[in-house]
Amino acid sequence: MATAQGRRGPGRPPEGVREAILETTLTLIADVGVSRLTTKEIARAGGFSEASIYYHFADKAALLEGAILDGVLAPFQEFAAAFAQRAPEGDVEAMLIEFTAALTGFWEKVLPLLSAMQSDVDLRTRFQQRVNALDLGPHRGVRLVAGVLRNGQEQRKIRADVDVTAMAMLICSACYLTGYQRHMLGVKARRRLPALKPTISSLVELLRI
Amino acid sequence: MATAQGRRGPGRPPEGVREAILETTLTLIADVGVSRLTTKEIARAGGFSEASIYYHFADKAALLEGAILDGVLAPFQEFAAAFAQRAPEGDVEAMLIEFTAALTGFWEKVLPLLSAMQSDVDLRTRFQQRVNALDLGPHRGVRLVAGVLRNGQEQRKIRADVDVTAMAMLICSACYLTGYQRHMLGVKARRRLPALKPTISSLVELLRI
DNA sequence: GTCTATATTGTGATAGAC
DNA sequence: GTCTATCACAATATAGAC
Repeated sequence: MATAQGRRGPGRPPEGVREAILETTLTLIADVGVSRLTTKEIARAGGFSEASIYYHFADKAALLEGAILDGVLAPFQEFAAAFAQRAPEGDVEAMLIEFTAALTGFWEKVLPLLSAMQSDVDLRTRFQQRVNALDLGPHRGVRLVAGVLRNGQEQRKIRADVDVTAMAMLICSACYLTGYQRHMLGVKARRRLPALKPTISSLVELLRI
Repeated sequence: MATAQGRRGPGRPPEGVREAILETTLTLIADVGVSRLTTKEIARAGGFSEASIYYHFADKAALLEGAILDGVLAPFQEFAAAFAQRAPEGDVEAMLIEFTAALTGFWEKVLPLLSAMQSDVDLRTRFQQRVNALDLGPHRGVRLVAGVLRNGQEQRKIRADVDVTAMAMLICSACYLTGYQRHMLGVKARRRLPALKPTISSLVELLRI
């Protein structure tokens, strides 16, 4: 029993409880919102005890911080780093379509968590400092997209007189708003915002030589 | 005493308590976050009793809904309606700069409240339905900005081949992301996103005939 | 319509056995 | 490292006087 691994549910073995706690926390925030994200409920849903939560995390704030940093920010950073490596080799528009889709998905996942962080002012402040210290934040996406566009300029595919930073800002913003709409108004809700892909394509069309 | 009006603070007269409750609620959400937005704290900060809250609002959810709809959405709608009236008469870029500044400020104000709405799944659902029923949402801004651009096309100031809806989407998105950064990472935080105004100007430059 | 006082439930966190 | 059991307190909401 103690050597089993990968099992799920109430019969989960004692190992990997920390990971299970993080995972359950992420799920519950999305499902019921932070105001019902109680330590009791996390423990019940994940099949471990409340006390285990307090063994692995100093308090509820540390749990939330762990969930957002380890569970969402870090994975996306890995993707972005890999993307930046291979970006110069691809077609500008195709690369932008790929990245914006990923960025939109990222926002959709992370926004409920960020909302949760804002539920308390201490939590918010702590998280702001952490994000600032790690140099995370929306500007990272802008920088990356600007790099893709600049590369397009060097390949004579994008007009040289274009302000790539401004365009990158617009592109990343659109991802954010799209992710926000999905998260806030529901994916099922009749989509009232212009779709992301044609929007990006329209802009790229303007930027082409 | 019963006839006094407009006074503030602990000595506030019995009238206008409903308004005072809404106002105090808005302030507290921004200041301490929704998780510390307790009925006790609202009552203490506003100088009225907890019971008065429950006299004017069915429950805490109704209070939040009232605060966001009456306190922020309605005022911005009024501004947007007035703006739409006079928009055709002005210069396209100037009009866009004005509107985007207002829209950014709106987002900055409303985002903490929207975060609060998401703290609970019932609240979130109820609010989604309400917003859908009133046809509110980010697409309204997009429609308005698209109108300004279309007007520019008719005046031969904006290229006729431009997809105005896509451009409006990009413009409104930038307002959102800017408002978000201010709200989430703090206004004081070294600004790492491109500033809004030059970004809009860069885009308009591309769209000009 | 507003108050004071209170009922009731749920929360975060801990103690101590194993 | 995980559990069961429990504490101390804070939360929403209501009762009833004025």
